[in-house]
Amino acid sequence: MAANSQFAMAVHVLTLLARSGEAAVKSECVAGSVNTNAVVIRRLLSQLNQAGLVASQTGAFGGTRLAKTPNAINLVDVYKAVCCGEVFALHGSPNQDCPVGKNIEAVLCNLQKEIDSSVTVALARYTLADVMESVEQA
Amino acid sequence: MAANSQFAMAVHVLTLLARSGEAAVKSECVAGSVNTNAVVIRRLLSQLNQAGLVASQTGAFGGTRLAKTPNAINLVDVYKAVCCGEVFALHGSPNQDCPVGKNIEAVLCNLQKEIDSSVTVALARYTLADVMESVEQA
DNA sequence: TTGAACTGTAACTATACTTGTTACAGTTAT
DNA sequence: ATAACTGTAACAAGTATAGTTACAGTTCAA
Repeated sequence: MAANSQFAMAVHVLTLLARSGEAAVKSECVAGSVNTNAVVIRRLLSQLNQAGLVASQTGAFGGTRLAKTPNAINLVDVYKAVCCGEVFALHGSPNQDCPVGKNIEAVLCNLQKEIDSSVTVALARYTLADVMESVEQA
Repeated sequence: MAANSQFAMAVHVLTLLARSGEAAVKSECVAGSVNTNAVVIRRLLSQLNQAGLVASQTGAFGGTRLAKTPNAINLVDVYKAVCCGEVFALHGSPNQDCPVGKNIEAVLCNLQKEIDSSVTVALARYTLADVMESVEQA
């Protein structure tokens, strides 16, 4: 239970909300499908809410629904909403007196950007509607 | 110091070894450039050794050198040698009684493979020789 | 053949991140 | 008013990485 599975959970949750259409879904109900605690779901929904992907209503008979149509929700948006977005981390503080240590950071930083960008491009090919369709077909 | 920076460290270390050519480099010396402990370096070198990227010699005047030419070392090889190779993790155990929970795993698994593959493709464009050149130019 | 200089690896600590859980303040429909 | 929600703080537990010490095993050189 250490690996970051927030993106996977987010896609699951959004797919669930998409199927409910306009009807608000309770965090307890979502938690039942994901098989986790409702607070974990509410924490996740809080991030998706900040990203403008969902809208929640407090109070009795409240709950959460999508803030956009499934077609308008790209998986990149989901990824950026819940992930730090770095495939690999840069290492601490290389020795600046070493010719390699002095320059490797900049080189690795450019590489990092390029790799992260490739992930973004790959995710951008899919929307929540595509995921729904795949889930339906399975 | 929690994020996985092993790939970044590995590229740094390999670049250093590449510059030394045939001469074996001591772990203590590598640690000096990376600015970390020699044991951390030896642990990393152990993984690179298992991947056939470097060769070590024990005993006095021992050390480590590249097992291939910089041109023959692709960054994908380095990535696979030190990383688990998953951009995002799947989540635990979705509820199989839920239509979404039942099928989302397979969909996410396919997506995961595709995203991981895009990282591989992006890394495959570079060899250690390319990194060396970039470090030299900086 | 002894000793010094290395690697390889186990074991432990510190730190940090994710998840799960309880608790509770705030909000809303009936 | 009250019951039913969300939002969020606070804490515990599990796990991964990094750093450190210690030491067995290997190799060269005198």
